[in-house]
Amino acid sequence: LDKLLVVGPCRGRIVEVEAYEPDDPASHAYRGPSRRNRSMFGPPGHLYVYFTYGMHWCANVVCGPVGHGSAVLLRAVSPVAGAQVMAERRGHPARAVDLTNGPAKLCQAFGIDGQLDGVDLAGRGPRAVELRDEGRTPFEPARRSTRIGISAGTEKPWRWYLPGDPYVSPGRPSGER
DNA sequence: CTTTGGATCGTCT
DNA sequence: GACGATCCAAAGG
Repeated sequence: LDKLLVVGPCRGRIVEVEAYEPDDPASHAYRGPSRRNRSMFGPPGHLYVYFTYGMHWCANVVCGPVGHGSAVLLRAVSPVAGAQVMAERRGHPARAVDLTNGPAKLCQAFGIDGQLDGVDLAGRGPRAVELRDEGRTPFEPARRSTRIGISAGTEKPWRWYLPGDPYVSPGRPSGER
């Protein structure tokens, strides 16, 4: 959270994330490794990109050691550079926030898809996806809540976000207003 | 602003 | 064969 995501010309500050653990019924890792989730069980600091609802890509940062299967879903980003490219890819939405205020939206805006599944976040080159620490201190401390869009593990308060940021996704966890 | 239903297909059962 | 770690447009208030 609050790190800079860099993919080609696109840069954005991560303003909302969710954690997923291997013993967590909401996690893709819950039933062990499979073809789809294999990069979740790979080395930390790499990307786990998955396809869902027949049309959307979502991106995670793998966090645990090899074989562990934990990751952090990137749910929203606040654009810092490359908004023009993002708008192009997103079909020029009426409101600026719709560029990147959701896990599938930010992937589309940043051009993240299955080709980037498993890439090293410390890597360089044309296929590089970078996570940078700007050494920034948030204006307000992060807040947490339950997670969005899941049907199991709904009680776990594993969603973190920067309160007040306009790019935090519109989906609402149960129990929060 | 909120609610509702459709889109669309890979994955695992 | 059922179901998504989602998004969008349309309709109603």
